[in-house]
Amino acid sequence: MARIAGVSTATVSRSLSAPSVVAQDTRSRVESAIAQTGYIANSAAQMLRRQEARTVLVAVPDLGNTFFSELISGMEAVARQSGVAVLVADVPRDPSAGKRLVEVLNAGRADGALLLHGAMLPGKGGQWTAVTVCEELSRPTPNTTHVGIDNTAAAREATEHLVERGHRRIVHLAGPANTILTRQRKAGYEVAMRQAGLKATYASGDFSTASGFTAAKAMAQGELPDAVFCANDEMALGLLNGFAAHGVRVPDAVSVIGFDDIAAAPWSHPTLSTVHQPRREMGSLAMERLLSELQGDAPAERIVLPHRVVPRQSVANR
Amino acid sequence: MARIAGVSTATVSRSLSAPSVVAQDTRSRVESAIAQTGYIANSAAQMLRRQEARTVLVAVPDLGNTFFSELISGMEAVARQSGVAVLVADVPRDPSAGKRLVEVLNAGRADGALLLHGAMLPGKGGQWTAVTVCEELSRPTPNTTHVGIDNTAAAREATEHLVERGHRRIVHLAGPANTILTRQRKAGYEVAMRQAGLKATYASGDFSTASGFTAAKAMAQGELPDAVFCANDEMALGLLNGFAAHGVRVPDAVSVIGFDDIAAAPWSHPTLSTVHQPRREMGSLAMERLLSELQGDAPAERIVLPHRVVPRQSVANR
DNA sequence: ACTGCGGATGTAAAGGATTACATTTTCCGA
DNA sequence: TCGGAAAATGTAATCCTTTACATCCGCAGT
Repeated sequence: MARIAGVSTATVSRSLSAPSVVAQDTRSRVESAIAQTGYIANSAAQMLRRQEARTVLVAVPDLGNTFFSELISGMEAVARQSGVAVLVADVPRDPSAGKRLVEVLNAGRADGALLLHGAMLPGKGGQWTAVTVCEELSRPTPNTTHVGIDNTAAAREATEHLVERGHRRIVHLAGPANTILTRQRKAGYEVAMRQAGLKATYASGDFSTASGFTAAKAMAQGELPDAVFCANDEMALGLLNGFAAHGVRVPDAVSVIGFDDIAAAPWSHPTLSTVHQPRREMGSLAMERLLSELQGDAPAERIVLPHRVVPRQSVANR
Repeated sequence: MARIAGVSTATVSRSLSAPSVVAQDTRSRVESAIAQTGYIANSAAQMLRRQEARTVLVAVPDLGNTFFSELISGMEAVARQSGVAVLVADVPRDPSAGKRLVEVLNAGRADGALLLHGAMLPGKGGQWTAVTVCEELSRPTPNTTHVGIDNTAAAREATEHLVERGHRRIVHLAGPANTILTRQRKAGYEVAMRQAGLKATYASGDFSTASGFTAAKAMAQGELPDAVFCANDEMALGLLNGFAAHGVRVPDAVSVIGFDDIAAAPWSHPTLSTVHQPRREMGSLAMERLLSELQGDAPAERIVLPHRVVPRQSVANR
């Protein structure tokens, strides 16, 4: 390659990474040699020499949850623009998972991580940089940046939305117990209920469509509440279908509001009222922050993005 | 690290990669030094020296489509067991995408690729190994392994399922024009219709829930067919909701059958009849094949896995 | 004409793990 | 006790880029 262009490997390297220091005609000779041979620098050698991978690890608790895809796509867009690669790991919510992530970081395969996951921590040392997205770490860690919305406030507003429309017996279909999202959204719900002088009541799910469907069945067979606030949209859609399957009309008999505003929410029947999170922006912002922290600028920070209650058909006026 | 254990780096390397050639007590000294320091081999150096990345690239056309998540999870499970990392790239169906993949491969960042994508080809040379999954390459390439089901036969059976139950005016809600999946499923539908002496009729979608919803609206406002065969489940679910929104009862007024059997299919209302693909097995098998082809064994092959029509509530007897 | 400087390029030393080959140690049998 | 094979370990080259430093060239200033 260098021989074809008649220059040293150093010059090839320079014409790729700092074209301005190479003389015009030398550079063009190098360029044509590259075009001719299809040369691409070996990334292992680059990583080794530079001591950085120019790669970011994105840890997702569940790739199957459509909420994440747009987040990831926002991340990728930013990364690509900065010439940084993205390593996506589907990391189930189990304890051994954190260890695997740490290994990836310590092996130098990635320079930092984006965690869509409150469960696993940077371990003890935490020498590398991580940014948490949506779901903060369970123990607050002051020197880790977080990007997300105010889940508690959003949950409160969703509940208030129901209260304002005349609903009284409002059930919260909560998420799995081990995540902080569940706690925050539950807390917001409780605040709103207390303020309205209403009694908090719970059903439990695991963020899956199936668990929403099942919850609907239980409610349809017992006493129906006025409304249900679901901790995420997948469950809300399951609930909608479950109610339909048991002849319970939404929103006539019961109102439903979700959380996330996933792509399918406007296309359900009835269309799903929910809380919108700016997914794409969260993704791109989180990546931008991580990249600048890796560069050394930017101190750790807690970034709160705006959310918004989106009224659709699944909530009625009583 | 090597100094703490009092041995050379060569011995450390050997006790990790070939423990049997290292003496018992030396090995245990090395092991305790590793435990003490938390040493993890630098992967860039390993890649460089070994001339392989022990990494596989998985190219997905759309991470948002839940059909892929279980596939990927099957792939990851196999890869992890073999100590191979997985690089997931969300590669939209655009022409420039292929180039980026080739770069990753040529830079030595990955040894081979799993393509869930018929669109982009291994380029001209094709010196590295790729396995296509579900969606075969548009131009048949004899020396590339493919893992998938027989889409044409499956589509034919889905259509026959409708015919057998007395439906006559059966519309096919097709996928986007540029993918081979669309062509194959359309072809299967056509065969079944021709054999039954029925006239093929089409609606067009793009695999998204939204396009299914929209299609339902159009049908509800025109003349309703007896049944609709959707090219995938996301559209079928959108169609179900769209019909519900327009007061069209499924399956009483019109039957619907989908394709893929995604996780949400059993939890819709009515529950969705569809064609099941063994996603997890497809993923793990594809990964196994790719890995053994990378090892040099295993010739290229076309592997067809069994599919199965799953009758649920969305198809009625007429 | 010589010094000095800036611009362009080459030289060679990292970077960390692997592995062929060399060396040392161990152990057995004669 | 010694030779020699086998076992264990060390030495050093290698993988490919990057980059500090050395070199070389031409040109301007004195």
